[in-house]
Amino acid sequence: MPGSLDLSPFVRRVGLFVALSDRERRRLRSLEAQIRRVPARTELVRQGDPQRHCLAVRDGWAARAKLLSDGRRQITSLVLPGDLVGVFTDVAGVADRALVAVTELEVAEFPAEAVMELFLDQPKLAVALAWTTARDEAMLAEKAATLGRRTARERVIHFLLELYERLRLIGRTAGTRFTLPISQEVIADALGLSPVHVNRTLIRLRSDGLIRMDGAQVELCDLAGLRGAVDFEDIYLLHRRMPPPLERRLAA
Amino acid sequence: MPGSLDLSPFVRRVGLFVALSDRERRRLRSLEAQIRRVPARTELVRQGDPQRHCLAVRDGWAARAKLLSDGRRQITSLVLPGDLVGVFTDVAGVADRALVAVTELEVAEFPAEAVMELFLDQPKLAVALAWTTARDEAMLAEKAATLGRRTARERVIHFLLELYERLRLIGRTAGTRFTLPISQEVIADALGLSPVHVNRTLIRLRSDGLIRMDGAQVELCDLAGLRGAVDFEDIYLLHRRMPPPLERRLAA
DNA sequence: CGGCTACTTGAAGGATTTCAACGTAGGTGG
DNA sequence: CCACCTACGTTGAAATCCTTCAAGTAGCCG
Repeated sequence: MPGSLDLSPFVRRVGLFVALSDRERRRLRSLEAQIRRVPARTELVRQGDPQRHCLAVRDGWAARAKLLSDGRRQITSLVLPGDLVGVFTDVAGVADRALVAVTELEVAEFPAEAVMELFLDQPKLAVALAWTTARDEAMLAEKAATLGRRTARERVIHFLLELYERLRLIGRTAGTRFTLPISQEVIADALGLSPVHVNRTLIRLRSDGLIRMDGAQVELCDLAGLRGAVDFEDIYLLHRRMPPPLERRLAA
Repeated sequence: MPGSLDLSPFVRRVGLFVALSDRERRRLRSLEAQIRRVPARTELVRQGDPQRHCLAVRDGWAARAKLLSDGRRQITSLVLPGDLVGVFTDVAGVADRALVAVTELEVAEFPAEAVMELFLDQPKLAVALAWTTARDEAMLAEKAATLGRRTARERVIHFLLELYERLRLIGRTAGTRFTLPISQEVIADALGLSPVHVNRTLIRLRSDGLIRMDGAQVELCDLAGLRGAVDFEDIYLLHRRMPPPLERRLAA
């Protein structure tokens, strides 16, 4: 199936960063040989378990979360279609976080060694994957700023803006609207707040005319107003292209 | 100078993860050609600036920090001797965080391309560096849990335990004591608290007999008690050795 | 000694949490 | 087809943790 290469959100995402030859595309695509569907709330990776696999989400939303022994939980990142989890898993050995399906999920699973093979014989793809993890780290740093230094209102606004940009990149927005298929409790765990306070904050944003909500549909009515309220910098999300000199060097 | 290889905390740290040949050691060491000293409070990297260099701290403490436009600041990680900043800097292009010298600092600086060279012709070292960033990410995830879901007391305890383990690894502890050369304001920015509350929390830990402080000297009197108060898992800090099968494969 | 920086302490205020209850929608089984 | 159940959103009131403001102290360096 020739068209199937483009049906992988993962390959498409990597392709935004480096120009991929058909051969490289196929190589990446071959990682996603093993595809499965899991229902919402499935714990795909348990915190503390030995980890030997790498996962690529093809459809649906997941969350990586730190769990404390008394039940508190902090979501460190939402995992969207095209995102990769566990690139250096073979190096780490043990999962430091859980991975939970937030919605029903379609994921590809492949052994961590497959990534290492890539490191050995495809430096360009290796760097592209490394870049993926660099972006993850940048998002985590931004989350630290949110959790440590932003008010509840700022947290929610930043959360919505970041999600909007990420979804736009993978073509899952319609104008300034998108689907937010997660409960307020999940949002709370992502933002370090209580569900009740997330609720109140969302209601206030609505009554301030900044956003509109209808079921799982969210509309950012006043992008400028939202952006102005939180110094939002999307540099850390940007899909820059790989610097040309680097790409030339790696092509060899 | 033959002994100089061992004088690099950076090389020594990588050596804890993979067995290094003399040749590899030299190769790594050669990155640290350009060494300089900077006084405390120097801003080595400014947030938002284009970044073309990679830094290895040889002595002293630094901090990576997110700065908000109104002056709030969140330290995302403390950088200790042997730590590396900006491995994938060439990929990211722009600094998403500032890097500030907390104490006087001795750092080695080298062009990001030098790291890419490593990726091209030294897969084993490349993986070792990638592992470095994986560890950084794990620490950031742990920080997210701290900032989002832990109380002030838990934050401070976790902070001290983590620092203790990291310092122990690089041989900068004496029993359960170590030097903490940073002000309470820096601790506050690292933990998402106000300096005043950090102060009160530290005082309470002292009066509870969990720690002792004398100037910049800290002693963890009751390690078990401290660990029990915060479900501290050091798996994310652990210097596991690279999995043997992987190392064998990379040796070729 | 003066001036800086960091640490300490008290009191008041505020943002967020917790507890508890109610409403609603969708799904299931009788 | 209705009754029940569960999950989620909403709302109010009280409690709490932490921040802010303000002032005072201690140590260090020129």
